[in-house]
Amino acid sequence: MKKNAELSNNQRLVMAVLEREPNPMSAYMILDELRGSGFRAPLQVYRALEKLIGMGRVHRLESLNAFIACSHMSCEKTGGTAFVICNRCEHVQEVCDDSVSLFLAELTEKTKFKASKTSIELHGVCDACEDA
Amino acid sequence: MKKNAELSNNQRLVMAVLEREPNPMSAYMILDELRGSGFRAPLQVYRALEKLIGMGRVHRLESLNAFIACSHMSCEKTGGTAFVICNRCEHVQEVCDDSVSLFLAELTEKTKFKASKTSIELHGVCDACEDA
DNA sequence: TGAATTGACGTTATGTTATAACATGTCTAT
DNA sequence: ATAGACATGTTATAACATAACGTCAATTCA
Repeated sequence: MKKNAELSNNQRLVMAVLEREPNPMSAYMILDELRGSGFRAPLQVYRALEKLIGMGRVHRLESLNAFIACSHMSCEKTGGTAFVICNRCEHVQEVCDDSVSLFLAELTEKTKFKASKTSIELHGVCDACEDA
Repeated sequence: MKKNAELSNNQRLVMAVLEREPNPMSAYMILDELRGSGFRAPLQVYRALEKLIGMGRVHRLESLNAFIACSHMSCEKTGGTAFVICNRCEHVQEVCDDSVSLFLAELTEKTKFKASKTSIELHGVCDACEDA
């Protein structure tokens, strides 16, 4: 999968919706946003998402069945990303540093495992919501 | 949620199915196993699962929409669990040691976050399948 | 004791998320 | 020009999950 290819029409539309919206969106929320642009079926969204995820421009949040634009200008360069998801405000912090890739490296070594995909997601309450 | 309560009838049936099956099962697979025992609707399964998860006796694998019996005699004592899931044989290793809880502790401190639920799931190929 | 609460259970219907299968169009390299 | 790759459009359906309602049995505590 190429990482920085030009986007197709549908891919561009889906990407634009995700970039406008700071919080995670379900595929069906994206679909509704794009009905005005001619989208009619879930597959149009899912197909675009699949490509965008492959390019590292969008992440899928497994615990929410939702999608969010990568906040790192495509963070695929590193070993992995952790998502810290506030249950109150829905805000997602994307953590993508050495501590994450080191942890994953240790874990795969310990378990003798070749990982091709990882998902680290924390749910709870963020600092801002806790204070409020 | 009590951790070691007696199980209700339905909870016991669902637990028994999960304990027989080493690999993750979807709620509907569990339902099908239990039709002979009088189960008729998904809610019967989901309600039992919810309690069992609360007790720490079952884990939900977010990336699979599936469920698996805890392999640690209820591992809720520790800070978190990582699941290492082979895409070939479907076998799941449950890792639940200090490295996991330390990683999570660092991460929540760094992000000033109060985590109430965590999900760490790796997909790839396990050692046995790699050799084969 | 008996009214109130709680929690498990059953059932129907519905909501939400995701993919299968098939047809068409469009670009590009040879 | 034609084969291949990829994007698209459409209909139907599969797979996962919960809402809303009602029933029942056990517990508690006034």
